[in-house]
Amino acid sequence: MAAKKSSKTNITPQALPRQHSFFENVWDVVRQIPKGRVTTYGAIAKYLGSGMSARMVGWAMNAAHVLPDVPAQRVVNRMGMLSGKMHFGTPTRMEELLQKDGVAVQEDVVVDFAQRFWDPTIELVL
DNA sequence: CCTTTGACTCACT
DNA sequence: CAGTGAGCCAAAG
Repeated sequence: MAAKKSSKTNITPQALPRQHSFFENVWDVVRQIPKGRVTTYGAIAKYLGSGMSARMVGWAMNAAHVLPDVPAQRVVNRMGMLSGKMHFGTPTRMEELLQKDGVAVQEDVVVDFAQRFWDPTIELVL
């Protein structure tokens, strides 16, 4: 074993996500969000046990763009606002996807957000 | 290698 | 009651 490659280019962060990364954990939770439900960055961060590193969840979403099974549109900020809508290619893409899921969005904010709020720390308490 | 940003949140003033 | 600041961890420049 001692054969260590000097090159660090053994992984492409764009197409090969690691399994033990903080990001993978986030994606795993997001994938379990039921249709018609939404969650927040803080809720996911808390579920991960990292305190409130909600910012990292946002970063994970940025990398999640390469994953087809990660409905990042279901992840909104604490106010239920589509803060990341501008990162979907088009400023209305996130809104359209949410409405397609049965989630009403008005003025970039999820309607009845508190009612549609899906908390991983409660739903995934198992 | 070190610095700055980043799709956030909570707390204090 | 509202606004500003600091905290958080990681990746990109």
